[in-house]
Amino acid sequence: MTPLEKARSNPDSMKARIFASAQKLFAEYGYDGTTTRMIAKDVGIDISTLYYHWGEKKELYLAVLEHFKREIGAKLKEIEAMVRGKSLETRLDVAIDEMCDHLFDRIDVTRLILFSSFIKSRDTDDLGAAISDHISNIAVAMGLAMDKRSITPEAKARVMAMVLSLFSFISGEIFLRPILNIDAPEYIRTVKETLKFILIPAFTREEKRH
Amino acid sequence: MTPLEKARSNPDSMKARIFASAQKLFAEYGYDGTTTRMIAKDVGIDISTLYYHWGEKKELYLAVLEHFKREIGAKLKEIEAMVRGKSLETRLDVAIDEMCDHLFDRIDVTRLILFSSFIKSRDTDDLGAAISDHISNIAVAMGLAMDKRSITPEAKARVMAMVLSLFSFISGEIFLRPILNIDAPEYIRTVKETLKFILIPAFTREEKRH
DNA sequence: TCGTTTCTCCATCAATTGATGGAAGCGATA
DNA sequence: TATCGCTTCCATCAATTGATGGAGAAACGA
Repeated sequence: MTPLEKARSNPDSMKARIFASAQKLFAEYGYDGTTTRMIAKDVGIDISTLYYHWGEKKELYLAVLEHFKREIGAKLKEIEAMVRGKSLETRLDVAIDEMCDHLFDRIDVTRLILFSSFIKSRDTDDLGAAISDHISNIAVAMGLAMDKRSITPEAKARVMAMVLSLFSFISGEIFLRPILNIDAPEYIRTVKETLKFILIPAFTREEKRH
Repeated sequence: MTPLEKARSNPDSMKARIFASAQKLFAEYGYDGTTTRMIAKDVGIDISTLYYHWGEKKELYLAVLEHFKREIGAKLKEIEAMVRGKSLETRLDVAIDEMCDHLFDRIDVTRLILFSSFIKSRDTDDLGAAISDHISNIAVAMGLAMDKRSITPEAKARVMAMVLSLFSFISGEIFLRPILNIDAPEYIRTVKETLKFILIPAFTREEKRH
């Protein structure tokens, strides 16, 4: 159990409350757009209390990224176990449903991850490595490659397209849902349906060719 | 000719040089992550000169968004004229090629648009309206709806999926290309191929059903 | 009750931020 | 040369930023 998990296991602990607010605000306003005073105010504490528990602002930020990385890794393993042996269409169907639900429960962090990946920074190098690894695993699981070490850029790019669509639909909910003019549950339903509409024909057609 | 276009028509003019640097830096570091001093230093001028030509920082930022909006509107009209009367598959093929080239010439601004859309702000309201309008037009052009006023959320969402994939592939180039381990021209080629792989089967299958 | 540890806040710091006023430079015209 | 308008820079401003030291609560065991 990591220190963070220990702190989060008691959601009333000050460290966990700070973590929750930081997660929300970083996602909403970005790293630079979020001040330690904003976080402290959101929790209802003094800024010094925040520094007492977390030290540097960057440390708090990296903790948010790290926690998401752990969760997503666990979720991917869970999905893989669920769909093992099923047809590709079923695997995609289940994976889309599961990942959507998982990420919609974490809209703010999902947005944060997408942004921190795309914005130049030295701190996101290992994030890139982790995501690269997940993409390779998914590519193998989908039969786009024989093993993890011989994956073509084309195959990786196709998995990327899936992940990007998913992340951007969820990250952009604030912006996109008003355009669609539907409520939140309906938005989730529509995103799932749309992703399946886009992705399943592409990948299953490819399968039938071989 | 807008004041900005007039200034940009002479790319050596101070106002245009400031605009170019601002565009680059805003895209790289975000609005809050970019300081007026960074922009001034990039141009090689004093900070006061920047304020003399552009006034508030926010005004400069909005000018960047506005300029992109005009360009993308013109590009969409151009594409529509190119593909009129062609089959849906051809229309998609051409549209993907053209939009990829257009946006890859403006990677930094593309990233900026994606981010400023997804981050909470009062200044991007009209951006949402413009994008909503473009999406409706594309939906009609693709035969997903009969006219602009009767478009289902499902149809809009499917067009959104296209746009999101495109924007995120281009916005994330810095992050994604190292994962694919290919050079820039090859990345462009791969993105085009991947988008066609994902999108064409989905939409042409739908067409054949009707 | 005392002492210790843990926690929280107030006051404050230096650095950086967006922004401005004013002086100096520049070329053109008379 | 003198004057004018346009442009640029230096010096500076108040506000905000991330961060810290120290004073006091609060909790707890001896």
